[in-house]
Amino acid sequence: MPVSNGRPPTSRDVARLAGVSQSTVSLVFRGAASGRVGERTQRAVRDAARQLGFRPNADARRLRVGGPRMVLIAVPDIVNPFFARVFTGARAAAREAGFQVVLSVQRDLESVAADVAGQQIDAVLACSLEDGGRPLDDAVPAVVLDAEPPQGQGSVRFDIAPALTELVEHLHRLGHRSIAHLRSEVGTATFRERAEAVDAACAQRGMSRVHAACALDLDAAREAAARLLSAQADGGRPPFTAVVCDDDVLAVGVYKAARALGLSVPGDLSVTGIDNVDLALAVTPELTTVDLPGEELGATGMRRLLAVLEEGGGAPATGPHAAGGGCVRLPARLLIRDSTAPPARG
Amino acid sequence: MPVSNGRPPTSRDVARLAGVSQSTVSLVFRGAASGRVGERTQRAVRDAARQLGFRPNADARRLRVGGPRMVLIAVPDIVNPFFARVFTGARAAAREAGFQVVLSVQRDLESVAADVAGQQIDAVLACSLEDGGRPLDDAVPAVVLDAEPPQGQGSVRFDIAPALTELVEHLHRLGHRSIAHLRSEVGTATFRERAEAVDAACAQRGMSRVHAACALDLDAAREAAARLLSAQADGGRPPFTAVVCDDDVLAVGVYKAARALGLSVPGDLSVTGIDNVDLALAVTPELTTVDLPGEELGATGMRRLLAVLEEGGGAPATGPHAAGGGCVRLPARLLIRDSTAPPARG
DNA sequence: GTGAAAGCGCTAACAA
DNA sequence: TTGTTAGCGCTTTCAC
Repeated sequence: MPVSNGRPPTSRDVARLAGVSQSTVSLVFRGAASGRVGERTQRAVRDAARQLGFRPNADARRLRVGGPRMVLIAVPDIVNPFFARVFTGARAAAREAGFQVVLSVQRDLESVAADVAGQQIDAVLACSLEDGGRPLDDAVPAVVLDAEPPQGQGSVRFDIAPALTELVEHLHRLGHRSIAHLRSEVGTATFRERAEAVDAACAQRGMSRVHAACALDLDAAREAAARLLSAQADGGRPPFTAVVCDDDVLAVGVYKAARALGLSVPGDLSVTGIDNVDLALAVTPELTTVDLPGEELGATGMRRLLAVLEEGGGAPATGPHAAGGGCVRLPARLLIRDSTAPPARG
Repeated sequence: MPVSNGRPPTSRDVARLAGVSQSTVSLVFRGAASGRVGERTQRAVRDAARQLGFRPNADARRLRVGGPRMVLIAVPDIVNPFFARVFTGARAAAREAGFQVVLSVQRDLESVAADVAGQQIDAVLACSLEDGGRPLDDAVPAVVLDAEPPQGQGSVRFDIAPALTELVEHLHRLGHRSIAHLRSEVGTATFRERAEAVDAACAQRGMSRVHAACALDLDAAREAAARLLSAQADGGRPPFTAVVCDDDVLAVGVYKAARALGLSVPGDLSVTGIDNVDLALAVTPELTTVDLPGEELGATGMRRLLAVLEEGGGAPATGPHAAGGGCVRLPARLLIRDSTAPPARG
């Protein structure tokens, strides 16, 4: 029966019980005891420790020897497979460089800052935060992903406009002249960019367009799509022949709404997504979409962050011309599959 | 230009530069300075800190005041939406109880143990670890999810057999007498249990069955399903009328293989999954599946773990009759949707 | 082979 | 309002 004193037992308690000195306990628990501490003594120490339920205090240990460096990765939602991929890529890059990773699932800056404060964090990689200002108090280097680079700090994002332009061009070439754009309600930089890119590409080709916005889930998308599709023009058909969606999930919502109205994809309606998650290949027909390599985004961002960290040395990273300012863009690739086809002849 | 001495600056360095005492610096950085430290002094301290790139050492702080308690959650793969949900549920429960959570994405025990060692972890919740023995060295309370309870420690898992029995019964009632079971290759407890449950339920009703196993991804499933479906019996039809799958992803693979062979679901072939992830509702027809509420699994497991932690007090949790031994089972619910129908008349 | 002693950087009394 | 001091639990020389 262990002593149930107030606080957890320390190595000193163990030493006392085992009848040895505290430093011997330390030796044993660091594994540095081989050939320096006798068999008998070691056993005695371990027994005493077990009896007391002793566990070495990691904080004290780290204060002394300095633990591995840590970087915090913040994402708004880990269930979303896109963010999960970003995290995975970033984590791999960090570990490869010998950094420990701590995950922070938070939508707003304040909460991320709180997570940073409690732990010995050396750098922060923040993905898709809601717009607005610099990421953290200061002094801790940060890189943001998929967002505007806040003053003087690095950012990595997708170069999505060219892919969307290509997508619109693809539709145009198939013969579409009028499209709908189903947008996400989420107010992050990337979605604004998507809206602008689609608009610009359509305008340039003289294609007419309508749009709607909804939350990033299947039901919301289905409803929004149903409303959009019910706005019939001539011939009982909707006033557009293709729906461009901000996200694969939205596209699946369109599939379901279309099916419910007896419209076939792509026969009556072409549909496209963005992301290229599992869903895109699971549905029938397979979805034409824009591939956003999340792991690569995470890994690239992490590498930039670590580069800043190395270079920064002891200096704070928030100087006027801090290294790592500016924005790297990763290519997004259009994947043409079976959900796009020439429009039905009216 | 900050001094780039060897090691990071300490509060003492800041104090020296600002011409104040070290404890004043401490006061300022703890936010306890209001009304105790003069305006001027505070500004001086902050300036000096910025100049040096000073950040308070979290390890030292925690050694003194004791940080929040931490629990580690281990999952084999955070991109898998099921595990992401488990993590989310467990994390919510932990935070509600005032615990910090750290995520460990590891498949094997050793790596989890390493993650535990480095940090001040008070308890461990491990999900779906490969079979084999006790979870950790000792002394750290642990609960496992979706796995055999290792000696004397708690576990929470789904009570999946009744749902599978019900599923087989449902197929039987529809008229199916011969099924295929597409299994996962993954060797965790839950999959063994699924195999046994399906076998037993079929045997009891005199239904014949075949099975195959493959990795948990779409392509592997499609190939395995294609092989299964090509083993034609009489009439050019496969020797079964329904495929029960260990997982929704596998079921989608079956959809695609069936479609490629010109078989319709559920007209020619009924298909079922397990999990109820997004995919299940995205495909057409919507998939009959067994709902496995991952968040609830995570939350329940975490609550058990925290209960053990409270009760355990200062004592080690690995006693002979440690609290929390035994296995809680959560219900799994059969969701009948459109992918199951009476078999075509031969 | 084992013990004594000096800190790691910070906080929290208490003194001035 | 500010400075002094005594540790938090551990690691790590250096004596014995």
